[in-house]
Amino acid sequence: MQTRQYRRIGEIGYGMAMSATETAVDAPEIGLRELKKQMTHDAIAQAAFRLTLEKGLDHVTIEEIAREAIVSPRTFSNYFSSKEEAVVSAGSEDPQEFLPAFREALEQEPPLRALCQVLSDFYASRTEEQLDRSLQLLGLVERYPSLLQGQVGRFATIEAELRDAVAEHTGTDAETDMYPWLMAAAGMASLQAALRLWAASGRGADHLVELLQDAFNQFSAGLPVPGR
Amino acid sequence: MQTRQYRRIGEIGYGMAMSATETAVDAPEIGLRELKKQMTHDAIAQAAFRLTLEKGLDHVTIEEIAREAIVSPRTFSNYFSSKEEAVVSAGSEDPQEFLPAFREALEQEPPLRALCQVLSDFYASRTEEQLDRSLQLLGLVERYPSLLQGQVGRFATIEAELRDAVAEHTGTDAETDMYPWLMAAAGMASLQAALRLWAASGRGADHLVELLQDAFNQFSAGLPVPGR
DNA sequence: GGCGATATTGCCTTGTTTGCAATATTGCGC
DNA sequence: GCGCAATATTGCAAACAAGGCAATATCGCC
Repeated sequence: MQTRQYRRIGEIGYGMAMSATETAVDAPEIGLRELKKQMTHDAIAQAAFRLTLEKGLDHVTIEEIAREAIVSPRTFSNYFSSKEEAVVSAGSEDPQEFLPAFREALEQEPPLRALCQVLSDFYASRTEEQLDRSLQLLGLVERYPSLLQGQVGRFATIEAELRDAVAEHTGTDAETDMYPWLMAAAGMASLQAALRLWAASGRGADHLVELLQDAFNQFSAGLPVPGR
Repeated sequence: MQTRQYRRIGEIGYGMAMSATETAVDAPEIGLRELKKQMTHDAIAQAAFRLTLEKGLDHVTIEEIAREAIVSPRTFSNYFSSKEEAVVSAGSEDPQEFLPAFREALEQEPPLRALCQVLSDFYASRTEEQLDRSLQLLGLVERYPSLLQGQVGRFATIEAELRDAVAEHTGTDAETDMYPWLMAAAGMASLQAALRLWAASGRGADHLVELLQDAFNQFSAGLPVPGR
């Protein structure tokens, strides 16, 4: 999980050196150093997540997490500003994984449809293990409200990126135009509702996708009252 | 600000005793004790808010806030679990102020329209001072990301109450039906978008109401792409 | 192989959180 | 009014967390 993609930093500098090696599709082009950083990041997050599952959030200390990840407590603080952040980071999706796809899809479909498509694809292609992890996180968030804030913060970040993407694409300004806000919010609301209902249903990944599409469809239809 | 309304607790008990005194419209019917609690709650929140405006969030300590509100630091912790919570609590609207109205409006209009109406009325009837306070909070949230989490948490609470109200009214189950989730989320998204654009616009309360209604209209219309 | 950049760590200070027990205040029946 | 029960407030203390700073270790690159 947490496979990362890195922003291309123009053509600056590295050009000569790397044209020799294979310019891999989603390769970092950023040294081994950065890679190791990601690894410790993930190691800490994993440790936090696992220990929380085992012992409950408030019986886990930063010191313990750090020991588990084989770093100093001080290093923990260099990566995360709280236990909660670490736990949530380990269990949830990395927005960088579908944002590029969303930007591409925007070229071909209206935003709402594009996002629906991208998210559906994304979740349809997740492994059992990844989905399990999402379920576990949902459970933890329900059990510990303090995690909720961390998660909501994470969602807010994704929403902001979606908003920017939409604003950029439609040529509207997120400072004065409402559409990007509503669009991004509708997307995240669909995702969140689908995830929670899916978790409650106890069914498989295909049901999650159904729920997602249902949510998007309701938004497209102007949120008709179900009963009538 | 923060005028509270209390749930009517049926006809239990107090009947005899209070029929003598005036059964005030939004009166607590809950002793002086409860009232004082609200007062210290507000006093602490006010202190937190004002000090943060003056000195910046991270130059304010709980001890200081407590002194300002004339309570012990320990008492602060009895009311709020963090500075952030206190600050946000002081600056933002109390959901109890429009939830009852929303429940009533649900009897007469479809949910989306009902919520739009209730929120419009609510903000239209706010004083300059109250609106100023909202603006100040928006500014603070922008300046200090850690406040954002507190605010989002507060919004989440309101959203949950909206959701329950909608689920209850439409007879749907929030555990299995998606409509209440989407409906509540759309409402809060409209509110948030309207507030932020309004803050950026620097215009008056009537513009906020316009923005609110615009947002709700876009949702009703199925979020059409603006350009075409 | 050495140098510059940067990641990691330890130390330390300040602030936060929470349980517990003591104290003060309030509501209410008499 | 008076006193009792309920509960709000406080002080104390211990455990934990956050973050600046400087020393050290490690990496990438020439």
